[in-house]
Amino acid sequence: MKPKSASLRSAAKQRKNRKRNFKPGVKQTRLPAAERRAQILRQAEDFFAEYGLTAQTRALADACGISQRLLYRFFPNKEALLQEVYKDAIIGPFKAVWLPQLKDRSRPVEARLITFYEDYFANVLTRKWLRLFLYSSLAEENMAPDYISDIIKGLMETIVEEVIYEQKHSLPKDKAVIHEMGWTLHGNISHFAIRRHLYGASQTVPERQVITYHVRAYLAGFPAMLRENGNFR
Amino acid sequence: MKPKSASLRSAAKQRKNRKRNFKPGVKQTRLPAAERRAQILRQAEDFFAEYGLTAQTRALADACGISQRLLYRFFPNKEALLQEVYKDAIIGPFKAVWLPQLKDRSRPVEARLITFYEDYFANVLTRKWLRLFLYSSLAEENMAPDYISDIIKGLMETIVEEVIYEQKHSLPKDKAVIHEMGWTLHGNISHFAIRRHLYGASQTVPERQVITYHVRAYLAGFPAMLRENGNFR
DNA sequence: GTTATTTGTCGTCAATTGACGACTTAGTCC
DNA sequence: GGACTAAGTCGTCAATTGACGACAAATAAC
Repeated sequence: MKPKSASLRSAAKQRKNRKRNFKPGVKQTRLPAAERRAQILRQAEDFFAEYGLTAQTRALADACGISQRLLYRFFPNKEALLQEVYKDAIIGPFKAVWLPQLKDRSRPVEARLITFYEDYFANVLTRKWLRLFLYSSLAEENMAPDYISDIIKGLMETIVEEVIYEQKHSLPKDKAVIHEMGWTLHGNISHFAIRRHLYGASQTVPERQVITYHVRAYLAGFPAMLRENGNFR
Repeated sequence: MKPKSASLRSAAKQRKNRKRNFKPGVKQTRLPAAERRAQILRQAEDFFAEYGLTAQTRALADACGISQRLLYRFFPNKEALLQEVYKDAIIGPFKAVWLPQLKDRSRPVEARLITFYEDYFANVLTRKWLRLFLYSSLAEENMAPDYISDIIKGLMETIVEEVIYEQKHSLPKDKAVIHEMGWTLHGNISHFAIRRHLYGASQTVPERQVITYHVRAYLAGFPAMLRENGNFR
């Protein structure tokens, strides 16, 4: 199978025309190493997000408008390039500000959660991030397995703690249960992003409203999770 | 990059030893066309689910214990094989029984939803199904885009209608809103499956309980979705 | 048994693909 | 302006990969 072969081929053609269709005024200038490397990395992120981690270095070079050989001046091999992409595009978007903000008890939990998830949806759960994350999860080369997982666990714990504090419940002792309770909201919003960005779901309902709506349903449904069987025993 | 090259190579070695390590009593018999085709298809589903749609026909043949050439006796090319895999492994698991069962108002909605999602989780949201579905969604060869989407929409509408009937709310006019409301539960359980099967999340909390728990939180939180801003206007 | 048919493999071809040595060219320094 | 350095390309190699023609062997038909 040649997935997206059409698109890739068109990129190849573009490259052949590169010399011909450049702006006559704009000088085709060489770039200093650092800049070129950064440009390649940015392009690589978009490129592998779009075509998958098995897409070809030649097509990437075409997308960058450079020769394939030049890639190997900045990255020893494809694997190393993919690692960089992973670090920059997957881990990069995570921010340290989140936890303090979520713990700021001067605002109601609902407002804090809505603010947080609007930011998270806009800056992490982008098409690019999701595609790269899923591609590498599927390939499970385990590129950086624990780092993200740890961040998310911390997030889940904080969120559940804050909700439980405001709603005056008591915290389950089992961490796995706490994580699962957090995932009830987090997974829902993540899956919303997957629908939007991957399955091409209808966009008629504005994201801000969907987020609001998931947060509210979560908070209203939270006590039901603690009921009887609610703690999984 | 050579994803899983190690595994693939080991499969290749296995093939070379095939003649040597077969059970002496069991005759290595030829298969009639229909059976062989079915066997290949089954293997192909597991194989492509594991290694992605870009995995190689030679490795698949090895996994089947046959020569690569034989694949082409049953499938004109790789693309056609992938189409069959998609039809059989992705679309196949969907059942027509679901809607009538969900509409059976002699049982409470909570029980109906739990029954349904236990079945759905066990029979659709398997590791194999999820991986194949995600791989083809990412490749977006748009293998069979609308069929599944239509089934899910019908499911979402039924679920929301039943909940609204039991809780005595009134149905929103906008179908997109209804779908989004259904996805609040469906997406959550789908994402739970993704965590379990893809991200290798902790399995300490039993699925049955997590499902129960999502359904309860959903039902308890449902009225909050209809509140004020709840209908997205 | 002999023949015909079906099942299966061998070996190869052309295109692809990651990688890289050898070379060219643009910019810089004096 | 000549020489040096850094940026960039050409062309190629070996391995991979989808595809398939030609042939071998097992089973069925008679």
